[in-house]
Amino acid sequence: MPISMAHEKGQIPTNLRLLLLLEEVSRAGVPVTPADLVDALGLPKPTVHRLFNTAEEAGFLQRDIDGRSFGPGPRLRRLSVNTLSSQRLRTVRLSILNGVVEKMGETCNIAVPDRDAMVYLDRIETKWPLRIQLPVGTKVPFHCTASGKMYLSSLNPRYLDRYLASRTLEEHTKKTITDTARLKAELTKTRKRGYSTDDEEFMDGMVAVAVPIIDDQGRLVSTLSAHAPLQRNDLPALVANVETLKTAADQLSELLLS
Amino acid sequence: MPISMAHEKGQIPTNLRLLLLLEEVSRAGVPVTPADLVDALGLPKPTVHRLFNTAEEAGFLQRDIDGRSFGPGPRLRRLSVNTLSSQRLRTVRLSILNGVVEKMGETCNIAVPDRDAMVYLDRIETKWPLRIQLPVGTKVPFHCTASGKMYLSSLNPRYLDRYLASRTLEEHTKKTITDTARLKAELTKTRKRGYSTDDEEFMDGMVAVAVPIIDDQGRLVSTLSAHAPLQRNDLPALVANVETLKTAADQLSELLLS
DNA sequence: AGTAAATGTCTGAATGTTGAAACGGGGGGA
DNA sequence: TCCCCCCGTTTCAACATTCAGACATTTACT
Repeated sequence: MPISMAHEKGQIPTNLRLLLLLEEVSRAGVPVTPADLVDALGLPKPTVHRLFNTAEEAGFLQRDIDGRSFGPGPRLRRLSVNTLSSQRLRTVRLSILNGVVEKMGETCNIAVPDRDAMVYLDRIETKWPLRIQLPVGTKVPFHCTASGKMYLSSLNPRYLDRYLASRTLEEHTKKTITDTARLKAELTKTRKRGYSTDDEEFMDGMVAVAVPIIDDQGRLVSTLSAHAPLQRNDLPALVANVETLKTAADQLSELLLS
Repeated sequence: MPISMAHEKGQIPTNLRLLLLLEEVSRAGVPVTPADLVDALGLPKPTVHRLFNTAEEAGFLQRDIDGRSFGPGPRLRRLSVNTLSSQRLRTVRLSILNGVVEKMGETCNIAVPDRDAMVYLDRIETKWPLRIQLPVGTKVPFHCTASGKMYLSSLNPRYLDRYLASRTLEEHTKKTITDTARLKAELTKTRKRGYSTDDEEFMDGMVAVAVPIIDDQGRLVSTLSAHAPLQRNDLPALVANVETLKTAADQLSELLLS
């Protein structure tokens, strides 16, 4: 599966429903009644009522003075405070990313390998109006992205062969490498020079470079990459900034130790 | 059943599980792995893994750069901010702010750290015609504002060093502190005396003081600050009101739990 | 290097949740 | 006063989630 498109329109997973309900309640800002949310959530009446009751019993919602509507309860407020208090770890990571973006003027991402795709963890966009829209949390394939190829190049050859054997390389653009042998050659080159590139292999008109973020044992845990639309920068221009990326990647690696 | 004797040993309702998981994650304060929570939640391994995946796909959790652990995601942060901005709390908060504004005669704000900047949550303007225009929702940098410096001073020294090392301190006015060592000294002073100042470091002709709003575990959640144009008040005049601000901040802290 | 412990993954019978439809009931308008 | 409309509640077949046990993988230790 290329880019993870969750649940089209079919169904909202049972597990998520209470959470979506709380999300709506807090977004409303004022106490709401179950009936108010029936449309907003697109769920049947009885379901919504049950969810409200569950949330109230558990203390995540509390009944308003009018007895009919609900607002955030003590437990939800507690959760919110804790969430906002635990934000500080990301401050450092983001400021490193920010530094890179300022120097390069292009969008930067941190991505980690997850089973069968790379997941974007963090991103800082350029201030330029022309941007590539790939929100945090989206997944992109290994074989046709800079970060994915960086990851593949770090694999033990045995695992790499197994991966390549088990999968057909889907064509995303005309430049996507769909031939196993060619991809392997590309990965060897990547391993040697220490950075990977994406020359319009994932999206027409988009190029990218990526460098590895490694842990204290030298293993790749995630990647740092920069994207650019061809209208603004070409691949050589991005590659010229590889040292900037590597410096930042080293700083990010250090973060792993603490 | 009188008062919900929830899970003894029986069962946690399916609908609540994801929520309890997020509760634990945010309570931990640092990124956690699925295995960490297996005991804490008392749920079987496969279940916990599935829940983590669901939460990540929906954007409520976000993977850390080590690729294995998870912390709050964008959607959970948004939910948290919205919850704390809900009407009931907001009304009380604004009335506390109002009291401060009446005593001090200057604009007051509540701000929370969000990613890489402070964002204004609430504000009450003075009635004086001469005001500083910074609407709710705007973001201001950490290093050159009273609230931002208050936040930085609450960081663990190790993270603070990382943050400062990875970022150039942008000059907003001639008085902006752009030297890392000087900023660190300033933050140490701030931590000791319990309030921070902004002496025209962000905007010419504007001064400010800020005090922390802390949760019951002593962590900074947000800040309370007051701004003044130099034409009306100077920095010593604002500092003279620090006790007023601190009293209000204590009341605001209590509001978080209640 | 080798091995033990821990972490993550898979399966399917058992269990909990869902929602269409139909019902009771309360408030506002004529 | 009556009637209508909308809110909240009930039922039970259909459906999604669960989790024991076993397997696969990674990590930690000798």
